[in-house]
Amino acid sequence: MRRRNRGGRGRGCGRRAAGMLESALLLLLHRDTAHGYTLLEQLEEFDLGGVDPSAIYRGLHDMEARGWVTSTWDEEQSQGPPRRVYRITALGDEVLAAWIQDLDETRKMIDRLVGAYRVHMEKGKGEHH
Amino acid sequence: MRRRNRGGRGRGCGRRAAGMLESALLLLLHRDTAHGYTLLEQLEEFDLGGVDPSAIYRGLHDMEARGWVTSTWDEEQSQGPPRRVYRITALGDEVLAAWIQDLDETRKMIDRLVGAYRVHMEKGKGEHH
DNA sequence: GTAACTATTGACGTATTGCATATAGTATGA
DNA sequence: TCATACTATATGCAATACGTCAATAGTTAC
Repeated sequence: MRRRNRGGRGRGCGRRAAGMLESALLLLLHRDTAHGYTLLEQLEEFDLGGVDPSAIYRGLHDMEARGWVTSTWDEEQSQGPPRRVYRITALGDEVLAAWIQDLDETRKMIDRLVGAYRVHMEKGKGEHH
Repeated sequence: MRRRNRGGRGRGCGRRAAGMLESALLLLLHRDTAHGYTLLEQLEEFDLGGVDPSAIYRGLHDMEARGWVTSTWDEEQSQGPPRRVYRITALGDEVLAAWIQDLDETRKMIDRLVGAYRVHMEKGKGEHH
């Protein structure tokens, strides 16, 4: 685990779409309870393996404050300091569904924009000025 | 022109995807030169009609500082104060292409996330705890 | 002149990151 | 036993990309 920084575009620039990270975290937690560190690795599935650990821990912490997830310290510890186990709540389920719907709308908007670009480039072949 | 704020989801929450607004502005300017106020209306095409005018003007201003567009004051004025005419630069063309590619990748990521959600919900029917 | 519309700009705030760094437990080999 | 590496969580600061509100100012119609 020492990669991160996909494009290296600057600071607050790893941004993809609103709610991507939290949606992914909620989805993974909907599948099963997990620790932050585990989630960090599972995020690879959604090409989010490059995000900074601090973003995950902060995201989980914030989501707990909002009541979307709950956490307890893990009883049996593995090789390292104690870990938090996160579990999604019923509210979290609802929020996840809403985020997914929102992301779907975002996808449609991107489709339209990218589509319009392709059509425009196809027609004018880049000629404009 | 007095609509804006489509979903009213809170404060800094109208966020969709990184670069959506600037990409849309660059695309519109790639098609033709335009004033900020005109762009404000043309953005409706991409469901971005709800964004605040200040966001558009700020975006244009920032893009000019980065050399993606240039502006001059319009000679003949219409009904209102003098207007800036924005024109995309060669650098802006390149940046637009890069943004579009980036948005396309974001779209793929959303697809994977939403797809995984649907598959998961279909399989487990919501049962998890 | 006053209201409505056109057009741009500024100040302030918020959300979501990246980056660096701090902390601490655990395991391994020199 | 000491250094090193890996596991695991957390905090502070900076930067980006907006949202929100309000100010300014010209032009047209009543």
